Amino acid sequence: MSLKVYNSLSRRKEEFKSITEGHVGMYVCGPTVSGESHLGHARPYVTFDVIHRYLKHLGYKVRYVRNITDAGHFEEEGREAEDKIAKKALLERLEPMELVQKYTNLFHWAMNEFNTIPPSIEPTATGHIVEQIVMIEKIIADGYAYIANGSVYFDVEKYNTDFSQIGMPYGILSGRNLEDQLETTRELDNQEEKRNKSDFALWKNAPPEHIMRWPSPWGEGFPGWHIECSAMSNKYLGDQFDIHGGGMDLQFPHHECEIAQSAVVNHKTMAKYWIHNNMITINGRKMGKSYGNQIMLSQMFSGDHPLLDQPYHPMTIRFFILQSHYRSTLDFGNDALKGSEKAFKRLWEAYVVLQGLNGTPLTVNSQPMTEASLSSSTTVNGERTAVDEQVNTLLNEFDEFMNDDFNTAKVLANMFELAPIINGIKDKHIPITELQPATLSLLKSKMKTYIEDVFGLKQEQQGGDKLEGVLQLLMTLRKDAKTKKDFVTSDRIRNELTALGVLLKDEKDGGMSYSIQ
RNA sequence: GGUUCUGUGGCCGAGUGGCUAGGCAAAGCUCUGCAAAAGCUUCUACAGCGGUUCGAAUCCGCUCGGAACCUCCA
Repeated sequence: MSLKVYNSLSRRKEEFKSITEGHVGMYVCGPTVSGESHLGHARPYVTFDVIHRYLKHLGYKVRYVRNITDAGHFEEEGREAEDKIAKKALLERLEPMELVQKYTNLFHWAMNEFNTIPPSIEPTATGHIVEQIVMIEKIIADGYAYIANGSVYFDVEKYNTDFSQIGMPYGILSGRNLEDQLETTRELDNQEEKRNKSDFALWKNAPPEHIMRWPSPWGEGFPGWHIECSAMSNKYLGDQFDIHGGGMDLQFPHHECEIAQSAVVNHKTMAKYWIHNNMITINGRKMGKSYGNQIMLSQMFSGDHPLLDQPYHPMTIRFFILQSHYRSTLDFGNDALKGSEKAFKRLWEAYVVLQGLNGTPLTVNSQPMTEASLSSSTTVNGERTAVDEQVNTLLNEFDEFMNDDFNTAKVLANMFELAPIINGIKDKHIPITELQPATLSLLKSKMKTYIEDVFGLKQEQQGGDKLEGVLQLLMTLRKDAKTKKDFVTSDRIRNELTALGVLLKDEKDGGMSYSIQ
């Protein structure tokens, strides 16, 4: 059973084979830190976090590079070439780098809330100006870029002509062909500097008001948007690496231009597999700056936004994202989020119950259980029950589904089929003996691996030792009151805790448990 | 206009030829001092019209609707 990933480049699922055995190089386009991250940003970073985690789970050593775009782009190319970051900085009267730092910190905070594993390397565009200049010089030397008024442009037409012959036309990723694009040239284009409309900037001459600027062989300026990813991925992952990821909206022009730049320098497609996540939509429309329909992550967590009925915990959002496939759009809605909140809670509680289940003693042929026999699905204690069979099937499908282009939604569905079995055992509807010790053991280990290690889910709220102690005491008091049929006291304890957001639940056998809202 | 997608039950969403995911909501039942939780059960859909096929949500065609990209965007 091998991993298959959908490669945007070929538009089909392909068997994943890393370039260097046992190692994976993965580059994901990171955020532009000119503003706060919104809900839409959560999608790629959670998605690629799970991909990262799963690759590690499969035993790969992964170098995960995700950049921070802190150099700024054009507000509106062709008109006043203003730097986005510099513009905002003027408005807020901050140093550009102060602004960049602020939003970088906020981004890291949000990523931490989502329990994402930080990338192996997180290079910044401003920290790699030299590498970008060197790369641009190579492209010029090879004749695929030209200088105009202190700016440098990539000659798309020449590239397309030459590289089409080796099967790498411009548009290979997005399926566009250059002729079509030349025909759909827009009116407002008044950039005489460019030879062709489709040419893109590698280096931009900085107008006097532009704050962010660096010296270059072509005068003071700043790098074009696309070159940073080419330069940094090349530096840290080499001429060709395994996975390049990002949002679907980056396919064109960003990734297309990256491919072209890198191809000129290295004569090969930079990445073997291109993985693109789909968008989070709101009322069927992409959440994005241009639409003014974004909900910032801090607002999601606090509930402070007109569109939000309530705050949503980062784990609820993570779970929400995992419930759909990463290549489908995911529609935001309070009902959907609330559904995810409840669902995640139910799943987590079943998971906690599972950890407390103890099977029949592990005395198989009076031999100690080995790892191999624990994970084996062969019969150990005679006949296998239907439940045992079902649990094994559901568990084995975890890997199958993840190997099929990271289908987290199907894995979660299976977990929800396991939940009633787990709860049934707890409530004694299902005798624990229905499960073979090996099956129970596999159930515990696999659920742990997938929920915590691969999906990166964690408990929404930690009670802490002291709170735990207090609650245990209150539950003991309530049990005592119930035994004495002192329902006034027992109800008071329960009701007042409920008002504080702590739900007490009576168990079948007189036990009690709690959950914090 | 071009490129690429997409339309699944009250809501969110898996699913690419037969075995009719899953979650949330709703209803009933069981358990329970009551409640909650949990368990069981019910609600069973694939935009429309044709076609291919023994058989289609799944393939093909058309119609209608929606989206992303073509300008910064995860």
